[in-house]
Formats: sequence, structure tokens, C-alpha cells
Amino acid sequence: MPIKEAVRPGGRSARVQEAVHQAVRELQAVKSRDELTVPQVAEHAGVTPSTIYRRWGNLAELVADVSVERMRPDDDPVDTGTLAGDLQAWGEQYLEEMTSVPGQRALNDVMASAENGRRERCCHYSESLMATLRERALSRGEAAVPSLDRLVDGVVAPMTYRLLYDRESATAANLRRWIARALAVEDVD
Amino acid sequence: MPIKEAVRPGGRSARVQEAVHQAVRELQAVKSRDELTVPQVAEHAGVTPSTIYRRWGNLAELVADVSVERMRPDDDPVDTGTLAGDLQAWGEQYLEEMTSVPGQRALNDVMASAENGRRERCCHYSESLMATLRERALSRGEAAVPSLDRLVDGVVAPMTYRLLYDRESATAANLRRWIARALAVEDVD
DNA sequence: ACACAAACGCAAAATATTTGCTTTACGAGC
DNA sequence: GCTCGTAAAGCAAATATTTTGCGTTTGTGT
Repeated sequence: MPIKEAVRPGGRSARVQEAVHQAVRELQAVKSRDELTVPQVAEHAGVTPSTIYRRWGNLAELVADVSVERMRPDDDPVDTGTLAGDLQAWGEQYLEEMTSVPGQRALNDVMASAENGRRERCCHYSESLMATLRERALSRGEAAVPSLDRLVDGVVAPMTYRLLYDRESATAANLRRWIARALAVEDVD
Repeated sequence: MPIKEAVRPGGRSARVQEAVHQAVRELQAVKSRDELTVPQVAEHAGVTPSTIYRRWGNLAELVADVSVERMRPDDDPVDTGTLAGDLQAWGEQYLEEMTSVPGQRALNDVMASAENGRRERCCHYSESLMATLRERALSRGEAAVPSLDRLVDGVVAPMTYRLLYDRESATAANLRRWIARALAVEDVD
């Protein structure tokens, strides 16, 4: 058994996946979503349509697969010295990314995926990032660090909600309010 | 010009729409989402496939259209005497509806719709309901009624987020926490 | 090196989607 | 009430897509 990551067999399978993903990315840059077809992607990637159908099932799952990759954070969140600052810095770039035209399409594509767990995996990125920032704040000795749930409910949830339903209000200014509230509230039960 | 609602011409067009919607509902009760096809729906509704394609474009838009109808609140929210009670009562039945198997499918179908404004329209239901409950609380003379934004961010957003990404935590108990927090926070700017 | 299994290619068959043209049915003005 | 104009539906041929069976390739484990 090779030492390589189990998720990336590294053989032909991986090459095909990469070629198809790449083809989707390149075609998406030129064509709108409902001009894209499986046969097109297949030809551009140099594979047979049946390969794509057998592996991804349909176009929706394929583009969702590509978009989920795209949404995975690549670099570590910047350290601004305070939890509020870290949240604002991360949130602003996230909002910018997700309100851009390609970002919105990626979001839509992921939401349209029926495969169980795709959306969950995608939002998991944000949650584990919240956990990271929170740990960082704790190790700094910051006072009144909210629970993870409170960060998710208070910051990630409103952001996501606005991104999905009311793009206009997905702004840095609102983000500041969400963060302030999340950090200000006293415990309630 | 007839006095009937402009949105419901009442003629053949409306009959066809109703027949098609009905066909979708009936078939959805028996078949899983990806067994459903346009030609099937068309036959069951007694129309031609081309009618459906011309009017809805594709199956995703059609089922989203049906689901959005399904999510429109039919009856007025109950009046429990307090804003917290009203929110809890509405939220509990909403969570129950949306965590059910057909509710989840409806949610997915709406999220998968590409038509600009479908999702927005759907979430608009919740927001205007918040406004209603809020007005009610104000006219009761309740103290410390939160702004509409705060209700949306504090209650609707977490609910929606959990329903979409983490069904397990979309519970009445969590709802109670969200409401308590939304009503407890002091103004922050 | 060899054998096994998973994934791909190919091409035919089955379905689904689009489209041009005809027909029907509603609504408006007379 | 009648006729006309228009928007939507039916029909069927033309396209495009998805599915499937089978042979071949390619990676993996022994």
C-alpha cells in the first residue's frame, strides 16, 4: 500500500478527475451555467461522457464538486491580535469572495447539490475556522471569549443567511455589527 | 379587464399550472427526486412535455416552483401573549415542518433553483412574519422589542443555517436559546 | 511477474429536450 | 353576441443527452 493520501490514489483516476475539474473551471469562465453540458466538459477534458456520468452522476454534482474545492480555504487566517479583528478580517475576505460573480455561482452550485454531505462539508470549513480563531483568542488570554456555538450562530449564520437570501446586506458594516453582538452578549439560558 | 387577481388569470393557463403542480405533488409522494422526469409529470398532468419546458424551463425550476408554494404560510401565526412565546410557537412548527422528509426535500428543491428571486421570495415569508410578530409585540406595549434586523439575524438566520447545514441541531431547545439571546442583547454599535 | 478489480473507452439504445408550425382558448373592442 | 388578435398549448420531427453492455486499460496487492 502506497504511503500517499488514501483520498488521492494518484493513478489514472486522479488524472481524470483533475482533467475534468480543470475543464469545468475553464469552461465556466466562458459559459454561463446552463450553457454548460456534460458532453462539452467531457470533450474539453479529453474523456468520454460516460466516464463523467458514472463518476459524478450528472452535471449538478460535478460542478458542485468543483465548487466545494474552490471554497476550501487555502491559507491560514491572518492574526490581527484580537478575536474581533480576526473575525472581521476573515469575514471581509469571505464576503468579498462570496459576493463576487464566480463566488455566487460556486455558492449556488454547492447548494444545488443533492449529494448528502456536500453542503455540510462546505460549511464545516467555516466552523472549524471559527474554532481556530477561538483557540487563538483563548491562548492569548482574551476575556469573554464566546462559545463556538455562539460564534457560529452569531456570525457565520447571519453571514450565510444574507449571502444566500439577501446579497445586498452581506456587507462589511453588517459584519462588524454581528461580531460586536456576538462578543457582547452575556450568557443567557 | 376582469377584477380577478392579475396574478391568477383564471383561464386555461391557470388550469394547466394547477394540473402540473398537482401532478408533481402526487408523483413526489411516490418517487424519489431523481426518478422524477418531465415527460412523466407531463403525462400524469395530461399536458405535453413541451408545455412544461416552455413554461418552466426544466424540472428543477418546476419542482422549486411547487415547493415554494408549499412553504407559503397558510394560516396566521398564533398569539401567545408575548413576543418570546410567539417566536417559539412559530419556530417550533417551522422546524418541525422543515425537518420532515418532505420539508427537507422542499428546502433542497428551492435551494437548487437558479431562477433569480425564488429563494429570496421564500425567505421573505419568514421576514415578513417576523415583522408581524414584532408589530404585535409593539402594540401590546412590550418593552425592549428588538429591531427587525436583530430578529432576522438572531432567530431566522441560525434556524435557517442549522436547517441547511446541520439538521441535528435544528431543535426546539436551540430555538429557545436563540430567542432568549435575541431578546436579551443590549444595543451594540 | 501475475492476477484481480476498478475505472475508462466505445458505440448502440433509450430518453429527454428543443423547435417550427398548427391549433385552441381567452380577452378586448365593437 | 361576434370577431379578431394574442398568448399558450398541442403535435411531431430533429437534436441532444443520458444510460448501458462489453471489451480494454491501468493501477494495486501478492
